[in-house]
Amino acid sequence: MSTPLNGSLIKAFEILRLFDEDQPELSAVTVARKLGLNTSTAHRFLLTLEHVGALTSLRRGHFGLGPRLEELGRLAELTNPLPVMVKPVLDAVSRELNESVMACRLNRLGPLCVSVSESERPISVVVKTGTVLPFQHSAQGRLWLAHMTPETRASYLQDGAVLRAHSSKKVDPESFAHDLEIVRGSGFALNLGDNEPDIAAVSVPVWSTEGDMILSLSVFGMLSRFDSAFVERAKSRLLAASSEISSKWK
Amino acid sequence: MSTPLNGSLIKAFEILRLFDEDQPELSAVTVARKLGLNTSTAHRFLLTLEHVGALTSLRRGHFGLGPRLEELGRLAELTNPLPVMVKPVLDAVSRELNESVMACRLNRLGPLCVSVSESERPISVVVKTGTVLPFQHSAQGRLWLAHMTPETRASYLQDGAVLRAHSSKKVDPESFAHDLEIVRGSGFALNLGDNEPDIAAVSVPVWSTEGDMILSLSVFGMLSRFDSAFVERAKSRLLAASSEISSKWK
DNA sequence: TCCATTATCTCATTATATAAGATATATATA
DNA sequence: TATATATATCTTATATAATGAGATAATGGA
Repeated sequence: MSTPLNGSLIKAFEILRLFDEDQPELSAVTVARKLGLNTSTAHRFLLTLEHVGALTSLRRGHFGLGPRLEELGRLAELTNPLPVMVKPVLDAVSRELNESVMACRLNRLGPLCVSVSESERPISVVVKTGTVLPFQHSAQGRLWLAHMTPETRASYLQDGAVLRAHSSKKVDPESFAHDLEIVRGSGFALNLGDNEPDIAAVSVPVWSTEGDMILSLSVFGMLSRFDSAFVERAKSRLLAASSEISSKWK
Repeated sequence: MSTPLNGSLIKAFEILRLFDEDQPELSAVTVARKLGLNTSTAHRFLLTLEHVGALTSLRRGHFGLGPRLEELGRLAELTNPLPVMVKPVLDAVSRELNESVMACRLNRLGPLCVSVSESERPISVVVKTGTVLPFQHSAQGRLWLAHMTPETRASYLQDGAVLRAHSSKKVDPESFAHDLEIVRGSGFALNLGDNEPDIAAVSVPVWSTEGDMILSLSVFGMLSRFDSAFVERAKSRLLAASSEISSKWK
């Protein structure tokens, strides 16, 4: 197996995940119950998180998210402000098409979701920020690959092998290269159940003024909804969104 | 000794602290060198931080701040949006008075700095966000105490005992209570070298429309600059800032 | 006031993080 | 292009540091 990860750290971020708008403060017992930890352990983690500033205690034993997280969040946005700027654009597309929309940046292992706008439909595909998509079996993955030099592509595909291994699908190298040609030529990528059955996606790139691909956008949802008319509509709406983002991005 | 904190977590946040605008991505060796860690350890931490979404790797072995931090930061701001709103107000005061300015919320152990605006002076007192001030020997601490019920005050002073212990200064309970009366009556607090020698501060409260004290503001700097004329000027400028914040805060 | 609940602390046990070293990969230099 | 050097990644025995049972203190109702 690969190097084991640090369990304490993972636990800590599981604790942080427990916080939300409805639960802005937590105590040791609550955390222990929700995560099945020993009370002592939960308590120690809360104290440590407070020590580093990720949490802050107001009442005795009750902790809320702390100033360090605000700082780190601001810095994260500063070093990569795209997602923040992009969100309202995605919201508009999502409202208009009544399907979920997301934006991905390029991660070593595949497109990394940095912003999502979920549709209001009762049944919808849930994708969380931070999700990494496979390179070969997703519209956005192929889109990124299509716009790389062959060398870069080979390197990313090698790194992405871990994810690729999860899929049982085999890919014929030659026809795959041909597919990428078409994606590059047409300026958009389509996925009709390649990654997950019954899930489809239409994806377009976002270009910087320097001509680099800085983001990919996609509309995704139940395969049954993606007839050719809808695909066409989604594609042109996404392209509009893409230009909007490009123009805002100086 | 008190319960030991979780060292892994502390290390992880030390790693996160290494990131800034000038160093938006780091590798294992860099981290190892800067923190004196073993390369393997640094590497494992980076991988784990990536696993939880706090970091994201673009190039092989190079990590930048990740989307999870943006999310947590947004949530932290959502559960406590004051600091974000307050910053520009502090900046204005700081520019005008040419001294550093900060805002604190109430933490169990003392006023907790949530926002700072540092003066441009070559020599200035540095206070970082997340710093906890002592209750008894700081202007803001006394200000918070002054506006509590005696019961609440006793409870906070007990919890803050750890910090208090750091100071060698002894406080006469009776005259201290009298001081607080004056602070409450006059609507501001003054510190002329009580906490650290040569460091002075003027502090005023910020009130919510419901009449609760939600924040304390203070101008602080080298004692020598804090003559009575300056104190008066700082006080009235801070009061104006306080009303501004109150009015924006619905 | 007492009682139940929760927060905090202590410490022996052992699971888990650690770091030396091996290997793979990238980058620099000739 | 080949070789060298630096860096990233993996493996694994060992020691350290996290763990959780249990004791104690503090809290907040009845």
